[in-house]
Amino acid sequence: MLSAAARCAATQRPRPREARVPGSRMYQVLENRVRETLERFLRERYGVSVHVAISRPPKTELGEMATPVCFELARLLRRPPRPLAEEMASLLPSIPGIERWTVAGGGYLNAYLDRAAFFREAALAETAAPSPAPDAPKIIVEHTNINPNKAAHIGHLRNAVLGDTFVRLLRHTGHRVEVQNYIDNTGVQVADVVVGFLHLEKKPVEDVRQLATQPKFDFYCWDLYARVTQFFEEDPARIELRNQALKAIEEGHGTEAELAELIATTIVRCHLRTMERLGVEYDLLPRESEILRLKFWDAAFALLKQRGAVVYATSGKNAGCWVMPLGDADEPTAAPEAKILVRSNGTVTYVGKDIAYQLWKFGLLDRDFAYRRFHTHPSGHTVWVTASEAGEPDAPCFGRADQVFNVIDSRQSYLQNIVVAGLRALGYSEQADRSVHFAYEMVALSPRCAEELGYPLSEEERRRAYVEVSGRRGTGVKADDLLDRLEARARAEVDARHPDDPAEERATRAHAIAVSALRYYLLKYTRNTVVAFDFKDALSFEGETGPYCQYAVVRARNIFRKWAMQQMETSEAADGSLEISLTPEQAARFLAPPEGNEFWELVLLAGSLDAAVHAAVTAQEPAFVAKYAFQLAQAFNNFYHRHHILTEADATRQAFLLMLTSLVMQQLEVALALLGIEAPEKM
RNA sequence: GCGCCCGUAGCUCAGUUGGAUAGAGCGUCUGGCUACGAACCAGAAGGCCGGGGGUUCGAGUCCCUCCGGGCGCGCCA
Repeated sequence: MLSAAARCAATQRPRPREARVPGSRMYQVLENRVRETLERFLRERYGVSVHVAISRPPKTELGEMATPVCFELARLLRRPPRPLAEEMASLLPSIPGIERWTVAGGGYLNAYLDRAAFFREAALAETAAPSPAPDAPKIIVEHTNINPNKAAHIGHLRNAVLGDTFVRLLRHTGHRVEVQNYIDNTGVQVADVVVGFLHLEKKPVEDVRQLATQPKFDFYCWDLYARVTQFFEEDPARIELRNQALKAIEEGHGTEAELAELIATTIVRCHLRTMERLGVEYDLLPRESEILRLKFWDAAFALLKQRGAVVYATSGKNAGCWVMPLGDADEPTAAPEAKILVRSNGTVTYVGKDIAYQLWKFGLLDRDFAYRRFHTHPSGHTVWVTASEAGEPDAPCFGRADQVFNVIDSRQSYLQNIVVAGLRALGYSEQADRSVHFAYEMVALSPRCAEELGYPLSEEERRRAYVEVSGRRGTGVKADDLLDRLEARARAEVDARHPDDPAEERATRAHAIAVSALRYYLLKYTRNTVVAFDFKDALSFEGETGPYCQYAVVRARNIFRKWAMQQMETSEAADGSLEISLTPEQAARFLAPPEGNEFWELVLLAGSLDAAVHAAVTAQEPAFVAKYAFQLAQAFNNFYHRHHILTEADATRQAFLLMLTSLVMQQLEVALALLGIEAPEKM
């Protein structure tokens, strides 16, 4: 049997492979095929090497793919674009899936797809994600990272939902992903709550231990943390209590350390429970306490000194500190900037520890954690936690990634840049290039929402688009409170529609609806948009929302349920075989223009999920998939109103409509699953 | 002062590496439930894409500049 280290070493690969698209034969695959063919053709016939951009024409009458490449070609070859396009259209080799080429406008080259073939292949396409090889390059996604000293709020939810959705997208496209949720269990924020229990509430450890068994310990600490902030403000000398606590916690001794461990671990469990409500799961919880105990920083520090990436400042404002010089070395006139990694009192800054952690993620630090089982998610998946000793022998191999995504809000981009600069200064430029700050803007409150919550606003704040929240002041919307409100609202809607269904089922559906409303709300904004949280928008189930998308799936399912019942009653066979039969020629007839354009547009959209996913992964923008899901749901709802399937007299036409519905339903279910949304059977 | 981000319909936001007539939701107004569930659909009104220059066949998108707003820039995390 191999040792853990040897097993890990065996899975190391020098380079990651290109991102793959799952085994669908849909739009994205066709587009790639067309691009490659055109680029090869241009090279061979005209001797030019250009990137061929492919877009969608404004109307289906103009085809499904268009390229303006002839405009660029015109300049290179000094020939007018339109005749060039005509020449290309007549000379291009045939491409499977493409029926014909035309020239449009001043020189657009447009492709028309083989509609029936596309429909057939989309309907047959594999929707399950391919599972990556166990030795495939690994991507680490770090997200959530909530300080374990208070309840999670909506800002944390945006982080977790973005991270979790990106993980789903990566796994769907065949990547091996490890999800880490970093726990800063020895930091200032935990120390503050320790001070609160010891010096403000003057509670003995046993009392806190008792409190920690209560269900909403994280809510209790939320309030206590705000009170501690005030406690410090009343008498600044009390900051010394924090410093004492921090020191004891870092060194791991005394009542403070015992309390810190109790508080942090209890609250981490609260956070896991909150995130589980949203379907978010993790692989590993790396903790700062182990980074300290196992002296990761010492190892990183040795490397930094050895490579000359840090220097000891003997004079100036940083005298006595170890600093990392920043700025352009080729620009000697630039002001010498430096980031302090080791303070003059010998303690390490946050950035320093983060550099060590980032090095470990890439397997560049000559040490590793021990690991223990911490928790089992409802799916059965195990969450591991780091340990400094006595790890469990069957722990998986963590770390050693080929690429790392850190999901952290954009206010921390300066520090993230320093971490990357650290890697670069050590000579790990490839790993620096593969360190991605997956940044997103904060969640603030709309002024109306802040006032609803009872926070006093100044005249100036009232006029703003949004106001920031502060965990330190105890302002903000707690994740569990919001989820409770969403579930109650969804439950009221479900109860009104299905009063006779079992209560347990109604609760399950209300939960699914609440989750979809929340996740969609947090995902529909692109990452660099500040979300001005508002209850009216977040609690809405109409328009561009998660429940709207779910509703389209529920409608499709209802059709199939009722159709199956009809078949059972009327069919002489009644053997349970509910095959829909349709020949390719029949499908082609229903899809043919102009009457078939309406159906074809729906087929094309349903078959474009892979393109939406590809774009989302490439741009690192989960919102693209949210937009896609909504568009598909919208297109289906329109179709649903125009064509009544169950009363369709023409059996062939009904078969076609059913197949189309099936295709849309399947694609929409996959799209929603990627967003972490499940459609209930009824709603 | 320096760095990053934003400015698109009344409001909230989309707009792939520059491509054809700038889109959606909400709100407003109008119409549609004895048809697969109206958490829905259809229609209308609503835009000098912050201003001004530039790059080119073509700019909401790229460059410069100005205006307005946000967030960072600590021997905190």
